Amino acid sequence: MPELPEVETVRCGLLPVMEGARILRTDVNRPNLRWPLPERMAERVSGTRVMALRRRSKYLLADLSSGETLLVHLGMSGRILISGDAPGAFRNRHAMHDRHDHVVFHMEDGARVTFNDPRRFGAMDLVATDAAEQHQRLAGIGPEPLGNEFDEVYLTSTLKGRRTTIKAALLDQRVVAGLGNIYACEVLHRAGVSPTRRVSRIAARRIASLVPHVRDVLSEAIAAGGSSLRDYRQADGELGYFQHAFRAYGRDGDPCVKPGCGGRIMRTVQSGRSSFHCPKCQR
DNA sequence: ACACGACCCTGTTCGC
DNA sequence: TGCGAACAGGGTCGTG
Repeated sequence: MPELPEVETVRCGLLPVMEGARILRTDVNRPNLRWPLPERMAERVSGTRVMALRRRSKYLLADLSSGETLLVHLGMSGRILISGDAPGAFRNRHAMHDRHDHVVFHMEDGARVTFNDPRRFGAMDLVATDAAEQHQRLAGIGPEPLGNEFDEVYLTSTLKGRRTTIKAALLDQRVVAGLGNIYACEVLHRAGVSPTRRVSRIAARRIASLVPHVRDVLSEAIAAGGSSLRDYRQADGELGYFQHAFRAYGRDGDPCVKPGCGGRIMRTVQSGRSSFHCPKCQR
């Protein structure tokens, strides 16, 4: 579900409720998500204060006053929702407890922060804050696409000599952090590059042209509160609305929106995942 | 090095 | 209406 813009939107929604606030109690309702939850997680987290709430790629990082950092990944269907007596609480949520509410943080001001994940592809871990960046799952991840390190020189040199398709390269988290299936499709449509094209057969100048499109698509999506297709919600329960701005993703059969193109978006499957592109203007 | 499929899960939608 | 298949925004692992 959540790619970088969705995770960033969730982070921003959680900031007013979590940053600087103490976690009074933590309910851990099952032993594992995708992997086992950290040992004695409830005890290690409860009583600490959230000093900062950061994001790296699709991970949320909560730096705790204990010197540990809580890593959270939302997987495909993960949500984090605020409820209880707090500004920004998700008031549409009538049910006290859903069977997929796996972890609940009770904050000192009465807010509840609930991690809900039906498919349980999500994950959490606790590590020393000093070593958070070196965590197994974070260590190999490429630069933040909205940061200075991700630029034309970086992307062209990193992709030089690769034999993969450009879609697979953009989804490869070692190349650039945070892109997923939706935004990779959108970037390639804007850039006019076919998702099936081999990286080695794209001129360096065209590879470089992807950089501003990556930045634009992600920034616009963040500004729109992410994309809500099925289960994604912002932390306050609101829907994101970038899905209305999709030009390729999920538009199978629709006319291409590029002025004067006249092509039709088609769906193909690349290594088990849907790609959407216009065969006329994406080459 | 890389491409691909299987796998991890549940829920929803689609075709017959 | 019912039922199975296909599909879904994530990533890892093993195989060829």
